Amino acid sequence: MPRIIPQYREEVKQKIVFAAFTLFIEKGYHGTTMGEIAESLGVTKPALYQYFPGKEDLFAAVAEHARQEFKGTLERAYAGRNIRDGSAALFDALLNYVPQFNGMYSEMLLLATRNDRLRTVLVQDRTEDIRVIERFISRQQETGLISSRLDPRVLAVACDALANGLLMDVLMGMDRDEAKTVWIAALEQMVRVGP
Amino acid sequence: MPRIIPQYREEVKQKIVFAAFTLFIEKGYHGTTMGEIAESLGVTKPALYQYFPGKEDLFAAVAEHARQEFKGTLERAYAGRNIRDGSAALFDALLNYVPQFNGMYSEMLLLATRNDRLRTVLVQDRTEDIRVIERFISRQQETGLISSRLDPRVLAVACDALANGLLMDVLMGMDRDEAKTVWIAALEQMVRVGP
Amino acid sequence: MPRIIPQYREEVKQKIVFAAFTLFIEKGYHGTTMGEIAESLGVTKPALYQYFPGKEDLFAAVAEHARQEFKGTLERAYAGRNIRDGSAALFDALLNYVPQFNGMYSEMLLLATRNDRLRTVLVQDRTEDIRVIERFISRQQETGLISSRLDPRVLAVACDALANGLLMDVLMGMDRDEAKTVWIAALEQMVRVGP
Amino acid sequence: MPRIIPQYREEVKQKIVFAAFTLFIEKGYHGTTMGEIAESLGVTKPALYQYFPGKEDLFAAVAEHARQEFKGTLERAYAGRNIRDGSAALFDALLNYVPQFNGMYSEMLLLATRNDRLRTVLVQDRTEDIRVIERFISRQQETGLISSRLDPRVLAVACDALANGLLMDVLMGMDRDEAKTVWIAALEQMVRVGP
DNA sequence: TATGAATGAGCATTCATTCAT
DNA sequence: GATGAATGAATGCTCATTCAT
Repeated sequence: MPRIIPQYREEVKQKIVFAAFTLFIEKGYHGTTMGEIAESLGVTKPALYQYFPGKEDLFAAVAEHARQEFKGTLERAYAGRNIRDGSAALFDALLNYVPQFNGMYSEMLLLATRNDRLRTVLVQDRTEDIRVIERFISRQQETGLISSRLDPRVLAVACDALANGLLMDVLMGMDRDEAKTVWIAALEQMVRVGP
Repeated sequence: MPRIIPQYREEVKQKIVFAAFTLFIEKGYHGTTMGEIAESLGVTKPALYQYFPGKEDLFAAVAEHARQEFKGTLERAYAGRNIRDGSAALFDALLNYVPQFNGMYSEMLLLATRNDRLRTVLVQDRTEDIRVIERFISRQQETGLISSRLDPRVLAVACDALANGLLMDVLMGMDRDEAKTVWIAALEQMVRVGP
Repeated sequence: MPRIIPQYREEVKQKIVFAAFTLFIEKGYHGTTMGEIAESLGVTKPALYQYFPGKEDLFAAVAEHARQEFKGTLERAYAGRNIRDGSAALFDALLNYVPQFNGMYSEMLLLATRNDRLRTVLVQDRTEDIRVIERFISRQQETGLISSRLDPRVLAVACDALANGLLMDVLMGMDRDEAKTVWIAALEQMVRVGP
Repeated sequence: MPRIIPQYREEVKQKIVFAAFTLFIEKGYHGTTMGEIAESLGVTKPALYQYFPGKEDLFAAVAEHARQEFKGTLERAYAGRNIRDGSAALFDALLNYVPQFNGMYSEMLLLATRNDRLRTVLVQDRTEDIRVIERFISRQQETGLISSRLDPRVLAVACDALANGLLMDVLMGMDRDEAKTVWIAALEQMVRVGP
């Protein structure tokens, strides 16, 4: 790794985050050691501490990184699609993350209770996700595809929660196809224009 | 053969489970040591190992215990109520668990990936929960309070997932009242008799 | 196990010794726990302590037991045989013990340094072994089968040491047949009537 | 990459091995803790684990070290001496090790049954010892000092076994002078040119 | 900047042994 | 005489973190 260039630092940090991300999702936070992360990068442990003050901070950065990945997914899924197709596409995309989220997502929550930075990240993430969905819903309501009787914010939160809940179900062994069926059905029921 | 009380052992086990439960939800699995559990019981570490072969096994037992607590909650909530009131009651009850579940629920998932017993417990739990909801829905469909057009199983899974998702939201800082509002609204939308 | 009969005690002790012997030779002293010994007898640990004040004492008793087994072997081997045949028979018999002695014999030595009773047993054993061999040699010298020029005691010690040394070699992987060949050849050379 | 001294590591390893050696021969393998070894070196336990992955591996290294010590002894003893004087010198040297080998030698055997590396070391050691003796005997046979009728290999194994056996006798309390007397006498008898 | 080495603190687990019953 | 339960004391080992270089 280089010696001088200052903005190179950010690049190295990203490399570390990525390596840590890979390991965290594979073996969980507690199951991953700083040594392993360093080794997977071909550096030594102290090198890590030059970029992150501690394991938790590295994890927070990893969470942010995970977030970026996810955010794109959400927007990509609905882009140019109606709510039905978009939701299906989204869910398919989400399911791809399931095997990874295995250990990480759950531990993020736990750590968030003690790590301010992580908690902030997580909360903001969810907030933003919901806003994206909300905007999408509002647009659909304008075109009449979603009953305008419904509060877009409420609906967005519900969708987000439903997706998360189903994802956890899959994580715990539910059949992916069933989860998807439920997702589509419940969504249709929730957004449908009705009496 | 025990000298006097054969079920004394079971009693002690329950005591240990309870103490461990309290600590696990407070500090998480990794954050809780066998020593702390023992100390909180006024015994020594080896005493614990007379009842549970290891920390993970104790945790699995704790998970089972948590499950029992929850199960009662679910049935009690809907007993003699319609779906609206029952759901509201349920959610209120669930929210009481949130501060506790903080650390535990998430770590259960992680450990479940490696601990067979724990995984089995978790899966069976969810399965049973869903069946309870499903039965309730079926009954409501018979009385016309829920559209019989909907598959009770699908609806049950959706409700379960939605509740779980919202609970995690609260866990991560969402306002409890908002969560409840969403829960009620989404549920009405999902079960409502409609076109 | 019975309650009253006093000399029954000795019988129980023997049972314990035998069970412990089996486990000690299989897994060594440190590798065997009091719990395993008790379990293999279908009793509980405290029961053992009613017969032996501690693990080391039990081990000493086991060593004595092992000794008895061995002593018979020695005498049986030479009974009615000349030194050549007797030695061959003895070595065959000894080799049968090798897989067992694996862990035990070596640990006996170590423990003997701290346990007086055990050390006494071991020393007496060797002393007696040597006396048996010595007597045998003397008798053979009288018949002229062994050079009377040799000190029977010295010869006996040498034979004993040689056998022990070869046994350890086998223990460490030497081919049994080679060990036997060496044993016979060396013995012939040592006892032969010569210039 | 080490900053300055690449072979520094090897140096430290040797220091650890030596400290461990001292403790192992004094208190045996099970009687010595990693903590004691570390303490005797003025370092902490984890430092040890930087050089040896575990206690058994450290022990194996110690065994190798012990071996080196011994090997030199063997060659030095016979160098420039005839078999009689060489053997006497060797035995004197060996006797010096006895108080040390007390605990260690025996436990080496036991551990060797489970530790591949250790077993390999031990076996190779014996093999090499025997080869050294064998070569010496062959040379002596050429000069007629040892009967060329005898198989050098067989004789070497016998000598090695005899020495080991006598050493164990001393270990168990035999008088050192008697052991030496036997050693010399038996050896003379074995190697002597005879009818 | 990065490294080799070291550390402090801890942690699950084991086991011989002892009570109260 | 025997048991279930409990204990005290270790023990090997791990890991995040920090220095000297």
